[in-house]
Amino acid sequence: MTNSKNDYFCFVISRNDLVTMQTKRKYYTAEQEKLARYAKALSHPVRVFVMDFLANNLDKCCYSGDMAEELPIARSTLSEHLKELKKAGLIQGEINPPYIKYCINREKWDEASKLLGVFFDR
Amino acid sequence: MTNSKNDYFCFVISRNDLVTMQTKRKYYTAEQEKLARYAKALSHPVRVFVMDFLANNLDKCCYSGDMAEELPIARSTLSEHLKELKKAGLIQGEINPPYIKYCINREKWDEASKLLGVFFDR
DNA sequence: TTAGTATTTCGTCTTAATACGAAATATTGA
DNA sequence: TCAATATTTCGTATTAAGACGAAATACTAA
Repeated sequence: MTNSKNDYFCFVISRNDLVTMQTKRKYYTAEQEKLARYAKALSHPVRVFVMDFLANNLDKCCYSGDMAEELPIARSTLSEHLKELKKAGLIQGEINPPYIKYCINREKWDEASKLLGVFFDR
Repeated sequence: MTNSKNDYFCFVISRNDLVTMQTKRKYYTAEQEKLARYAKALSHPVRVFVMDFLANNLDKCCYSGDMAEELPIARSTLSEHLKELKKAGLIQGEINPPYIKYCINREKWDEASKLLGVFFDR
């Protein structure tokens, strides 16, 4: 019997293991993945601007419109950037229609800060 | 005379000002842009892995192949990620054919560290 | 000079990001 | 109830990112 790429095999496997096999093996740590996610959230100047804006403003919260006035981009575009930051957890929006008040999510902000601090501090 | 979007105008303008007008107006600061660039460089887990790898290894430098062995991705893909990190300035490659020894670019690393430190420290 | 080696570049494909305007949403105040 | 308002979602388009294998590169050692 020869070995060939066209040989057939039969075996039993759990659904979970099958999913694991089919899914790309994870070769990086959870920390590395988390850091990459925070970095991605901050990988666009508009989003850095927004975080700066929220961090600097008096009451540390503000409306989408306040930021829209400072930026020469469509309001819908800003909205998508806000969505990205929300997805990453860095901000949260308190709905107060027709306004939405955005704030920094302190918990996640601190987590990102710590992760990056440890990463760079060596 | 009426105002219409189809009115014509004639004016003199320097080449520099023309370029400025044609280019998108910059509404974020140089610092914000720089931070976004570093963040983008770190926005993929493979690139975070690479920086960790370089920072942890004994002599603090290593070959592309050393990292390729740890990662289940094509060597050409790793090479593109290394190119991204080089473009951002975070690493530098000392050519020593057929090997290329990669090291962290301390100067840029420290700059990124400081930028992010200031950004998060509030 | 030639073969071997580590790495990169190139061509190609697929998916994700970014941007806009129009339309939808959800509330307040008339 | 209806209009006004701030914001988001949707549809669509364009550009960028990420992945791979094949081929190119540039050097060493035979």
